[in-house]
Amino acid sequence: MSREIRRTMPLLSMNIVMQLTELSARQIRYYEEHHLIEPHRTEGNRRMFSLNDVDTLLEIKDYLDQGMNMAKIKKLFAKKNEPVSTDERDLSDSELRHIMREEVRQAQRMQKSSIRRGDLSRFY
Amino acid sequence: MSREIRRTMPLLSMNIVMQLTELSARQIRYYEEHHLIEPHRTEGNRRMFSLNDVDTLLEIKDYLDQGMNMAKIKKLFAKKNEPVSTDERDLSDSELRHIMREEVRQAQRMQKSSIRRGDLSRFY
DNA sequence: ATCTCATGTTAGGAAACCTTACATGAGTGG
DNA sequence: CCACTCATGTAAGGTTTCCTAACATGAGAT
Repeated sequence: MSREIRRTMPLLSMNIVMQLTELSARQIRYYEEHHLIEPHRTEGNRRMFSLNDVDTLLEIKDYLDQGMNMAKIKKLFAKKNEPVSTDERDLSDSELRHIMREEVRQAQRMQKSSIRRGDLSRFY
Repeated sequence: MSREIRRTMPLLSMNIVMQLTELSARQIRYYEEHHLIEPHRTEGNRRMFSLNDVDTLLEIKDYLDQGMNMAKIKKLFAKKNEPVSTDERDLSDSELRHIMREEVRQAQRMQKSSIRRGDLSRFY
């Protein structure tokens, strides 16, 4: 629980998130527009990102590399954040299962980013 | 070793280092002047701090709270960074021993900073 | 009573970031 | 093949954050 506080602590500025993720500012802001991340703001309206945000961005990047579009990614994240249902049946339509399969199948191909997904654990 | 890379990675801007340490920008720059830290610089000359830097700053803060002055703190850090001598005798004058005793004695009193020294490990 | 040290404060300028708006190239569907 | 949409690039104009340099100051030591 206190671990969650750490990961959600807004420590990082645009600059270094761009470096860590190799995304452009434009991309990062676009993903925020689509509510995939919601970085903190300083008093002066500057975005401050948490390590969780960086993880999410790396995930988004992977999904886009796989040819997924915003709409699908949004759904995917929506599912993830759903409270765990005791009845599994009602959260998986065939499309979601397909996406999940894609994701698994792709797990080997990820060799491109400066920081591969999951590697962020190096930082905390 | 790769762990050392993490801790020395320049991730943090002035802003958040001020928050994490509860030091003023003036203080942080002053300590840099005295070569107690040497933050990275962006292309545009902005300071970027590592977690190690933050640790060091918290240490400095403690020492100053104890009434130590820059000169002493500098010596202390110099000793710390000295290669470990096989002959212990030549690194400890009575003054250093005194300082160390002070530090231990003080270990209970530290309750003030937003982040107590050592607690930074929460972040990586 | 003066000096030094650690820090505050102010000024002027540069870098980084903000939003908004328009441009564009790659796919997609009619 | 034409029009659309989507993800991203880019430019403009404005604000915030950070920079250095310089001077101010209060507390302790000499």
